[in-house]
Amino acid sequence: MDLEARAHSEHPEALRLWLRLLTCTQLIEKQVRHQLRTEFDTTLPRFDLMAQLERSPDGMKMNELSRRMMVTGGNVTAITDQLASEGLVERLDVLEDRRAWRIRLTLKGRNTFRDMAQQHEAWIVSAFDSLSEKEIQTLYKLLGRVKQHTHPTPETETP
Amino acid sequence: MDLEARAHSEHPEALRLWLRLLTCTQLIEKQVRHQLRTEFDTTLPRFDLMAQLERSPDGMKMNELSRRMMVTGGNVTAITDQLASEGLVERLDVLEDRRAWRIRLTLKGRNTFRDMAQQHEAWIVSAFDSLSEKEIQTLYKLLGRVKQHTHPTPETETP
DNA sequence: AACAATTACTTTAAGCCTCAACAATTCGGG
DNA sequence: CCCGAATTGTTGAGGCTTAAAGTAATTGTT
Repeated sequence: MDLEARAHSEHPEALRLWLRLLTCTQLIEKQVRHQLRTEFDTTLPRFDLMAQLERSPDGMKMNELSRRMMVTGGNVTAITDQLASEGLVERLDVLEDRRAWRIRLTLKGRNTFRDMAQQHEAWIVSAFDSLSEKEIQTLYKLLGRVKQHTHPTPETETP
Repeated sequence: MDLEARAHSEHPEALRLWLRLLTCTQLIEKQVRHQLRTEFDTTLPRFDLMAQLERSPDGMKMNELSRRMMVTGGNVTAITDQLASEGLVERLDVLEDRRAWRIRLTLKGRNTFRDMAQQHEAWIVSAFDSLSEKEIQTLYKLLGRVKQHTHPTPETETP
């Protein structure tokens, strides 16, 4: 298992870092996807969408969901359709803009999400429990610099 | 843009780190995919497969490609089919095992890859140029611990 | 008021990815 | 040798994703 093979040049530090970053993310992500599927019969994108909504009790426009989840609008449409058909989220009219929807978790959605989120947190904590608290902070700060540099448009931040 | 919304609990450090890790990876990955598409009319999985092959002049079994790329076998079959139909890779018989293939870059494939790899490296270096060399080392080491802990089966390492 | 530009969302086509089921081959214990 | 088990690769169904094109509504300019 060796994604890090992509490095091959005479300026290797950044490349090796990138490939390791990618490997770590994929390892953890695959594990989370697998657990969501086997334990809750759901997927990461569905979980993500619900997680965004959980912080907005009054709902969120699809627009904003798309931006926050970093996926295209068509994607949000499809996932919202699914979740709505299962009664986990609801589409509400936006009075002042008839093009838009306000998407909100239903009661069923909130309960379902809380169960999943609790497990999810445990998976993540365990993924990083080889690091001390200080090391987690260091990693967080350094990645913050990368994020800031790569994406200098912090419209809605969660620092 | 705020994937980091998924954090919501009373043990937030690990969760926030995970979401930031995910955000960074996705930002860089989206950029790389976009450039590969617009500048070379190809995709990241295709680039990845060729990158693996580039280090194995004698070719690699699909089996091993699958393991190294961390994707399923069916996936490797499909991507190999594409690349082979474009003359970038070739399937060679494995004498001692008639189930298996040895996949190898063609001359055209090697040349094509070298052009892409040069650009790719520049994109990655620039993604991390807000970090000092020492910080890159630190990040690399800490992520190494995460990788090791998450995946304790280092069959083919590239340290 | 009219009309162009923008914005919010939907739809479609194509590619990637997984899982699960499958065929062919090889391996290993009797 | 023989047969069950494991391995290698392929196929198909289904979900996610994007880009691009389309519809409907809003905004801004004249």
